[in-house]
Amino acid sequence: MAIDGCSVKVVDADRVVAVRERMPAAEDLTDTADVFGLLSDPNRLRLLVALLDGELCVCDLAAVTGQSESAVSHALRLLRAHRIVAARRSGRMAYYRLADPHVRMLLDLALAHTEHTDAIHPERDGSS
Amino acid sequence: MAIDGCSVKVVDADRVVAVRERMPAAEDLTDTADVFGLLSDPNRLRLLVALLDGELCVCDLAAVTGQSESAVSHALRLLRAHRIVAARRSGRMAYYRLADPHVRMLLDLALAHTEHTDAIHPERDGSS
DNA sequence: TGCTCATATGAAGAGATCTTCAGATGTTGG
DNA sequence: CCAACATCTGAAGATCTCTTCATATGAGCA
Repeated sequence: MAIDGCSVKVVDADRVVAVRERMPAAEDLTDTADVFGLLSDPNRLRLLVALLDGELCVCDLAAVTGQSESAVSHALRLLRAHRIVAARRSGRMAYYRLADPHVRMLLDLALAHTEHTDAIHPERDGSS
Repeated sequence: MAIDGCSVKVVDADRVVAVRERMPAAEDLTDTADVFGLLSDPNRLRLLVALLDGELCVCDLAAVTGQSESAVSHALRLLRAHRIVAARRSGRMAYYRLADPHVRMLLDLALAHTEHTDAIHPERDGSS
């Protein structure tokens, strides 16, 4: 079988084939991209960071993160749909907690780095 | 100082204050969210995964990831602007490499997990 | 020099995403 | 049952993102 049906030129065909074979399944990649996407919104990120310490109810999450309760609810809905948070109900309150250890690790890793690295500054072109 | 000027009700005021104080600076959070955002596109993710093994030129990246060269160039431009990849020029070719060790760690962590975890997506059955 | 190749860029349309508003659901207590 | 409350949900509009097409830049070659 050929590398690809597409009419794309290739310089290092062996590398291309090798890398292609090491590439995770499309499914896994979209799942991973999905997870990153859920972490890519500052408000959602705030929610998750708030939950690192333990569960909180919706209104407290709204207070902590400075969002409307509706916005928080929408965000939690999304996160819940992806099993990243889980809800515990107590009467009319809903207490949310971080339910995905994998995401917790990603958060820990990402935050650890941003804390002592101001070097990720965007909006510049590396032309040198 | 009050918890907030907003008219949000609070259940556990102490927790709210404590979590608020542990919350990273808004700047750091947006930077982190930005990085996650860059990883949240399947095609960009494919490019970065391809680069985990070493540098590749634009056309080979296009071949590996199955995108148009223009799309690849646009994606690389974005990644380059955020210093996540760096370009080495050799004649008319441009060889890109992963330039951010944090991002490499995030990728390694994320991929390691998706390889033996099918538990993240809501509707999908794991066939491993 | 003029031509081709590899990459870069701009603009525009399609599609996704986020926030807000209004109202729905379900729970507690009188 | 009714009212107050916490949370959830749907719809709509504004904004952002991604892909594509067309073209620009700039290096190598005849």
